[in-house]
Amino acid sequence: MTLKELAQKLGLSPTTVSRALNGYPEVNEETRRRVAEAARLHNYRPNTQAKRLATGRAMAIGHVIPLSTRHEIVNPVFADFIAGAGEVYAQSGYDMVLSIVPDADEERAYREVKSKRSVDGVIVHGPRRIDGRIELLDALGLPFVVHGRVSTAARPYAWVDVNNQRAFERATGFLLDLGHRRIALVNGIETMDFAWRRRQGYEAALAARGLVPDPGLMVSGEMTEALGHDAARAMLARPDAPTAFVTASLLIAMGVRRALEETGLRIGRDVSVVTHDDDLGYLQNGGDEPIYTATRSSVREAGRRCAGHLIAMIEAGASMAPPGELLEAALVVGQSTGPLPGAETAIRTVPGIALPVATDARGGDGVAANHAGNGARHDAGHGARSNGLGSKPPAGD
Amino acid sequence: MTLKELAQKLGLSPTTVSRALNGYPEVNEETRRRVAEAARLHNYRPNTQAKRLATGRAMAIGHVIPLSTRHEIVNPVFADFIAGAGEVYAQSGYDMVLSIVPDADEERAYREVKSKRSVDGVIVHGPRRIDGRIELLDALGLPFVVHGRVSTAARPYAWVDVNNQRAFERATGFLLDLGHRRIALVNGIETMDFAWRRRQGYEAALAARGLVPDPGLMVSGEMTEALGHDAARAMLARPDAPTAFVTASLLIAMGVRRALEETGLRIGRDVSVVTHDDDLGYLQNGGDEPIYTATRSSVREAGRRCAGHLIAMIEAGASMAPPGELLEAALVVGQSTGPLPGAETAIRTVPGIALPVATDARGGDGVAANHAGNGARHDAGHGARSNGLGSKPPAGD
DNA sequence: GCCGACACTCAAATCGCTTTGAAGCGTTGG
DNA sequence: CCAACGCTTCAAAGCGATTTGAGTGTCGGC
Repeated sequence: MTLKELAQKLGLSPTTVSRALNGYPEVNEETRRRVAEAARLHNYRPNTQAKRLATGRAMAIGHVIPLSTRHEIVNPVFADFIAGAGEVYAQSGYDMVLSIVPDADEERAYREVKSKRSVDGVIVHGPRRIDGRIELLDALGLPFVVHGRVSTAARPYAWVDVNNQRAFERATGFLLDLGHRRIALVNGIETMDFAWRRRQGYEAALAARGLVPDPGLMVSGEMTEALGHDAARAMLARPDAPTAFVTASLLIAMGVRRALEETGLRIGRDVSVVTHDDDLGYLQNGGDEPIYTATRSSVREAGRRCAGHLIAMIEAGASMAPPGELLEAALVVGQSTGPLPGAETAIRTVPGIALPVATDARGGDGVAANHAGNGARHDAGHGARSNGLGSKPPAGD
Repeated sequence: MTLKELAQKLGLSPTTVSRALNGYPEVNEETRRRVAEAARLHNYRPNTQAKRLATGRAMAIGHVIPLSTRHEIVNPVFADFIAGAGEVYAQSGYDMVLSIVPDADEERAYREVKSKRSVDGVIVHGPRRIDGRIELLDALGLPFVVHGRVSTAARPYAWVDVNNQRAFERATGFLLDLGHRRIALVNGIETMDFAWRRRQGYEAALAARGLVPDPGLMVSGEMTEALGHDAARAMLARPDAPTAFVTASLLIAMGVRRALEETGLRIGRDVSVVTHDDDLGYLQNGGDEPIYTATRSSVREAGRRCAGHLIAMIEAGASMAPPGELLEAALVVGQSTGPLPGAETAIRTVPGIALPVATDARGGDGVAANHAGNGARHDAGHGARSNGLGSKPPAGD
């Protein structure tokens, strides 16, 4: 059933039928009703391709997923992210088109998508600290939103990111408040922007207590269970083993747990673990009571936000300043953390309910209460700070 | 840069340019070279929409992802599956378009995709034992391949599936060979076809030893870490606690591990665990030596196979009989299994190397050696059986 | 010298929609 | 009575490719 056929059946011209269906004002209400009725009756749907050709809009958003040829890992947060984005696309009538490309071909993929005009904009996944894609897309004139940020970008661009620096600063601070001093970091690959920012946060928290990060306690790699396990095994074998871990993902934390188990240590009592939690649908951090103490921020929500911004940009045309949005992670207290064994503590941690108020082994520094206050389960939560300027965020973020 | 412009620059007609670029024979080789050169120089790419309209082919494959409104879980294997499918699409020049839809709207999504003509075919995800989608798509005349099967389907249809029944029969048999008799099953939701087949396999293995499945040892639910944990906790608290678990996913197995840990039991010694392993990129079952004994089958490979079959069907037109392909899972031996404590065993399991030869506590039944033989690490592996008939597979699968 | 075959190339139609510019028609106001 | 004006509707021209059917020029055979 084409527009022409439908028009014929109705004894109208294609023009009128088109206008009637697309809600143009210059068509008689009675006619519009008739047309709508007939369209429904004959199950008419405009041919997507024809519509796109005529309007010049693809009504589609591209996601170019780099598939590293070396480690071949599909980012596990990806499924949740596109679920969030997909919701928004569906509401706005956009299609989502995915290109899985070997990372060597990534640039070519963007160029192609542009010159083929098959999408109206793209989401950039997995930004690196130094990342040529921003410039490339700017040059191509293809609207885009970055999930994350590129610290080294020269010009404003649109992004949605979690405040990774602050999240890890708080996570580390939380452990420091509990008396821990030897705190390990098991991080993602630090050429990735988010991982680098997380390390900044970790180091900042240590620095605030006058502690120097020990390179032997910092590991970075592909964020797998195996990484957590192997890193923890190695570190726990040292004479000056860490008493706490900060990890970049739930999977890593699970690996650390396995290593602890093998070593005969009890998580939350002998050794504490704080992790970042992307709040993935299939990888929940417990139910009512979190298993791991974690900085939590929903990747799915990030997907929704990215999609929303991108569509706004596309529909506004070039006139719009690129939006930037920083999402705050909540710090939720679970069963994986406790005071440094042997240190005097005022109150024992009661997961998910009370707040740990640790007496710093070296005599408290006043930051404890502050951090504890922020550690409340129902935190400011996913509160977001948004700026319409798209300027590079202050260095501290 | 459009075809017309390019033709003008070359002093040729659009026809000739189009033919030259699309490899038609009736164009002078010299001319073809000139055209190709100019196209590359001006970075010409045919406008996707125009091409699609002209050819009537969308050059795109749809994936309709149902998003359950109740449990809101995005299938974790999904990312790997589309990575596999995406590779194949890229090679063949197809786009992948995803629709994330609340499962109530699923039927509408398929109808829409059909009448809008925005894809040439679809992949069906997460088939249920009773699933109306087969009939729907048949009726719509939209080519499709099912990832999995629908046991109750009346007519042939295209599918790619793992031999779930046999995999779980072998997994259970393996534990039986080790002397275990109280074996728990922590399964996916059994309205899903794959989960139901897995239970069939589990029960068949028990039945082969004259054992009756104990409903108290069978749990099914969303395949999360929490499910594994909670199920194991509950079962282990029983007076007649299981000595072994068969689980449907690595995440469930990790949950069981956590429960064992909490209960003070040692995995692989006190309690054995065999799991199914989808060989996901980000959730590897150890490196050289598997952590969990598992039936392993790559979801990514399944994605590739599905994509390949679908493209073949699309390009062959309606003339082709729907292909069906059954992939066999390998049984790899890891550190999570061992003989029933207290039973006499001939040889202790050496993970990944030797084969367990258990003396059945009740006096062996001859099946042990057989199963042990199949348990070899470098098994038949991903060997596949393919039939060009697309008939419903024999009931035993 | 004429004709058909062959090798190229092209003009124009087509795909199914949107959109521009204009026309039909009944009503008003000067 | 005629021009002007809304309100509707329409014919036709795009959008940018593919594809049909026709046209040109060259060559060999008779």
